[in-house]
Amino acid sequence: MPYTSPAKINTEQYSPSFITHFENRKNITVYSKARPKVRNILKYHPNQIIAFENDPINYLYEIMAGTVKTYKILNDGRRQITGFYTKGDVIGLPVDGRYFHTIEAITEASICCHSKIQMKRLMDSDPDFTLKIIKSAHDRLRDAHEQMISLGRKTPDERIAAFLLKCQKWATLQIATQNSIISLPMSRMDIADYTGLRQETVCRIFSKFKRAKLITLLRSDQLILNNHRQLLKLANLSEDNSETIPQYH
Amino acid sequence: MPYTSPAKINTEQYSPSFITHFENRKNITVYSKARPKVRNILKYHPNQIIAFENDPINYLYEIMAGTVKTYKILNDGRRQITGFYTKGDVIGLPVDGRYFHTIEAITEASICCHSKIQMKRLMDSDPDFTLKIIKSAHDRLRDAHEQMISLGRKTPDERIAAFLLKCQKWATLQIATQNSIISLPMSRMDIADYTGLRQETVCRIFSKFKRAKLITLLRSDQLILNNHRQLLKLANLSEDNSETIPQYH
DNA sequence: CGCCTGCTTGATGACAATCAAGTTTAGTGG
DNA sequence: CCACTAAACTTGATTGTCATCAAGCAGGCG
Repeated sequence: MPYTSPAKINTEQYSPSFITHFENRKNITVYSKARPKVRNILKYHPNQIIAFENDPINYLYEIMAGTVKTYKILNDGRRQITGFYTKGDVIGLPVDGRYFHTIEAITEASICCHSKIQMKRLMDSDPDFTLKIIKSAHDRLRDAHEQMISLGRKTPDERIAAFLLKCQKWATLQIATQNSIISLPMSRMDIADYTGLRQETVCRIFSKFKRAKLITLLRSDQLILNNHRQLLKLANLSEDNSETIPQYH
Repeated sequence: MPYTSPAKINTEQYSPSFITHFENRKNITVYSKARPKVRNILKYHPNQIIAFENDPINYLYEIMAGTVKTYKILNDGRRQITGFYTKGDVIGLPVDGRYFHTIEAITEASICCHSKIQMKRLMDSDPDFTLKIIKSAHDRLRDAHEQMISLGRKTPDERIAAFLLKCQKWATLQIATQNSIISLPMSRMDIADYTGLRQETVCRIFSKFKRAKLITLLRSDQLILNNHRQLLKLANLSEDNSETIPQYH
């Protein structure tokens, strides 16, 4: 499948062979239950931009494979990453308006683009589907608020601990086998821009955690969590956020 | 109308005499268009808690009057205020789940409680209504992401400038007359917990802005913005977020 | 009037940002 | 296959800024 230029979108037509398992968090295709005849699946490079901040919203993006980030940038270049997204995640809502963040691929990514109009048609016909969209928005909002307390009130150590646990959650959702090796597709800079720190600080905390035997760094982008319990304690996660509440990532 | 204890909810029946003007941002009642026969309007004290974090979601709260805040708390007492809400704002989504923040009244507040079931019934019958809910979620998500870049990447001065402009927006939406006096119903501590600072720092920046003639402090909870343009520049707001994009607060 | 709470200002110190210098890794071409 | 280059990552030294601790100040209410 050819790569797509960021400016121009080539559409390829697919009739998907899979059925939604919305509740099955291991293998998710949120918006596929209604099985539209035609879907557009695109492939993106690392660092390729999928949509720009302030672009009119035309599509909902459903990640089929790979990792994607969303961010906002200030005029002097300061950047805040607002989220990382992996297989099964959906970015956007079928409303009239503009994207409030830029969407960019981190790894090679396959992304299913659902047109806004298509979405709205589906909503009209299927109230269940509509509920799923609202549930999705609710989950995104929960994530955003969790990140707000991280950025506003948590120490650098706590933020990194929370980030690592989030990575673990992504990993276990991506790979069916309970592999303890966690891969970090994003750069140190990305982690810094997500946690509101500098990359040097992120590095130092990684090293500190390594010295404390909390983690093992196999490579700069592969690690193992040795002491899940203590990380959880350190992360100061609000209640059951990480475990009990069902989410689809 | 009697005040309500936080534990037990007294319901009063109202047949509302007003019709929605969803697009009219000055006088908004988002969820009233369908005119349910019976609605529950409650009054809350300052500091009275409307719902606790992790409570099951039973209601959507629509603010009719007053100011309300939502926040999350860590086990050692650190607090992050995730939003302030005024007349016309809606808190919550009709999903199965739990509130991810505590909702508390700042001033005396009249709040219309829409039961989740009622909401879902309305959604089934009125696709327009459903779109409004999704639009509402989208706006909340935009606010949250705007706050994320504030907390993660903006300087204290920029955060306070942005906060003041937000207050002005609330003020102009609340009061029809374009009064230049802005009232701050929330305490310095609240502002600190919203902007990720300490109350002393908030004070110092207020004083600094006062010395720079950017603002005039009439009382500790009343001020005037003297140099809107410079505040806007200082706040580093991402593009048109403050002006052009229609929002309902 | 006096207390209490919330706000303001001052002095000091901790800690993450900054600046800078290595080190490792991945990618390229001979 | 190895040498070379560039980018990403890591570690060190120093500084600036905001949190902290502490002391006044002002307004509201009994």
